[in-house]
Amino acid sequence: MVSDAESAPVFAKPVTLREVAAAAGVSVATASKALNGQGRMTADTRERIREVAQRLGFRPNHLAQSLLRRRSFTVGLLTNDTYGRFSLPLMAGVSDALVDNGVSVFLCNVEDDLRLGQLHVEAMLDKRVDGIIATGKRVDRHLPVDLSNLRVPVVYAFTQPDAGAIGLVSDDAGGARLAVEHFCRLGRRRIAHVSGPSSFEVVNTRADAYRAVLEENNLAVSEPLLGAWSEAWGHEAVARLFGGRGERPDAIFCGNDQIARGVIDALRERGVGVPDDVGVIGFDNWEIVAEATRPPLTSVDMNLASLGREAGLALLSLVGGQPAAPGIRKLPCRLVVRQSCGRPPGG
Amino acid sequence: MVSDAESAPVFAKPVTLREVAAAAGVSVATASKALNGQGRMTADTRERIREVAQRLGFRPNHLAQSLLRRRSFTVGLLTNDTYGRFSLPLMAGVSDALVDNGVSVFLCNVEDDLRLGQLHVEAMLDKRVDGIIATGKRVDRHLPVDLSNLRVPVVYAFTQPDAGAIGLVSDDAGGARLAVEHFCRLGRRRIAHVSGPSSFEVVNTRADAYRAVLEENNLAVSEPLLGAWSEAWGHEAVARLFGGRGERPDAIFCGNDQIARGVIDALRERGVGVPDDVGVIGFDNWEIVAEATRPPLTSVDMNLASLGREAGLALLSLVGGQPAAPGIRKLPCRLVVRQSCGRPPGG
DNA sequence: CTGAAAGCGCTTACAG
DNA sequence: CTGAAAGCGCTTACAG
Repeated sequence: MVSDAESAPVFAKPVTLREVAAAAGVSVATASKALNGQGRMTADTRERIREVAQRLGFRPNHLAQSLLRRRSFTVGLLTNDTYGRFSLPLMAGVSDALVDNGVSVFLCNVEDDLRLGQLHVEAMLDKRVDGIIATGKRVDRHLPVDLSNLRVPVVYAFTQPDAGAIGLVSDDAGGARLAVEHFCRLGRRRIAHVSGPSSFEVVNTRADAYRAVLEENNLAVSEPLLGAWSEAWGHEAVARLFGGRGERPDAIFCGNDQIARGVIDALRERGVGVPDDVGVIGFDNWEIVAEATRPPLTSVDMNLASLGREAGLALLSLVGGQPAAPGIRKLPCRLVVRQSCGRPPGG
Repeated sequence: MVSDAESAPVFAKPVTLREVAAAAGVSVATASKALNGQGRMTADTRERIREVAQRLGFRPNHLAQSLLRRRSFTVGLLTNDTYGRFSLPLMAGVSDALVDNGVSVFLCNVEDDLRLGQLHVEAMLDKRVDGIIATGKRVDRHLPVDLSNLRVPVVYAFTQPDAGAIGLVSDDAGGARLAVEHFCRLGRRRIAHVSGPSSFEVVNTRADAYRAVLEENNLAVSEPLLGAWSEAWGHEAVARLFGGRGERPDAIFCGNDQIARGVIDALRERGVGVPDDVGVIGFDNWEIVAEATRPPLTSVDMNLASLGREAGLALLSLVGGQPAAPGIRKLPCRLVVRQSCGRPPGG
């Protein structure tokens, strides 16, 4: 006999239904039915079997059940967002929605590697996932994997869907409207827009919404300033907006929080007061940034966790055989008001 | 007959080994052996069966295989770090190491909710995971789940392990040494340390290493300034260090990158040059912060992706029945040099 | 009211 | 060299 300390730990084998049945003095069939509330038997027998199962710590083997049911109660979650700023809240949302429905989630990090992507997809299919959720770091790019003609349903969230598939994205135009309309309500009249590169679809979507709101409010539209998604570009944009002789904005709607952070820092360095002289609103509501700016940043939140939840539920209903209209579903954003945008005139 | 556009898509049933066998005119047993390279048969038969399998797109059902093998080639990854700054790279590392070994990873977000934690653990056990990796956002806190006496091996990474279990963490003392020794080599002589709250174990570990290196180099030790993990605290610490009449530091080692960011901004606002007058080094190497500071921040990287890889491999070897010494294993950090720390005297 | 049988999709001794 | 049989752990018609 080996001493406990020296040997590798030995893990107890799970107890099987057969053992429960034997201990209760019934057949496996009866034991199964008792535990699943199926079939007819005396309340007494059923109760006795349940007690035995409980006492032995019986837990049904899902592998066996899945084999019978032809459903594994498992889905795969593909992402190429290692950095995780966007996909982590989304993944958490997916996972929460699914675990409540008894479904587990396989995490598949595909980076931008085609080979790795195929590898993961095949592994998932071999494990008989009920469906797949694809997510990424960019709404207008397709993951580097082919998910068409799979044997299981696929839902896309925050990444470009295949033709004929279901995709969930945030309503970027609506989000931009939220920000610009908020400025209008606060009485700001010269609202500028500083955003990322025009190669991003969202940049154009948000810029169009920005223009539309200004026109609806009979305000002058100044051409959006487009650059990088960085603090440095925020600084530079402020230099352009405040460096010349032209009229200066009293509000700046930024394409993301990093740009907004750069803008706020640059304004302070110039002695321009935020929010008194200039209001600033960002996009993404990345808390770590939004709460560190001085003053804290008002920002548009894309509700990514809800997006994830919805994606999870949509997949579940597809798995359940419910028909669902293909196409892109846009979910609303919300404005998280902090101190960088100012209070209403009378407030 | 319903039109394709209207009906829910129908997903093809996977082809089974039985169908392959029938198509090849052999028994399932022979088909199985042919595909697995087991048994003895003419190279010809084997090849023919393989071709048929290939042509039909046969992929073995892992649920069935797992049932037989008593191994699901699946592990669970528990985390309570929804924000993901630390756990996401770690999770990516785990996932990479395991997928290379044909093992898939269940993502389990347990937040700080005990009920949710138990729920996930039970779901994983029911799905017959081969093992569990627990990870968190804080090295000195235990996840809110009881993982002792499970039927499967558990490895802890970047979170507090149970007694007798295996835990992987970064070598924080070593990481701090890397930073402070780097300053020493650069000829800095008055090195300050600004860090987070002393309720975090790492704060004390790093502070002790800081003191030790200074003593080894016969430099004056100034008492570490402890506060919050925030930019605001970085600002305040600079006010304390540079506001009085005392001797001013020529280098500041910060407990994280956000503090370092605050420190650098505050120094600039005071007209103190970084790195010429004062060198600054952060901790975490959180790229989004480290690359946005002006100048870009030199920082200690905890190599979390490697930590994840190691955790994955450690779990695999436990699953394989290899004995492994319990206890905490510390993995080295590395210093990522950017421009905030200065060049060597002669450089 | 309860149990024997068949089967989910595969693998692995064991015969022939 | 190939196949029939038993079995992984469970469920579900079907008898009795």
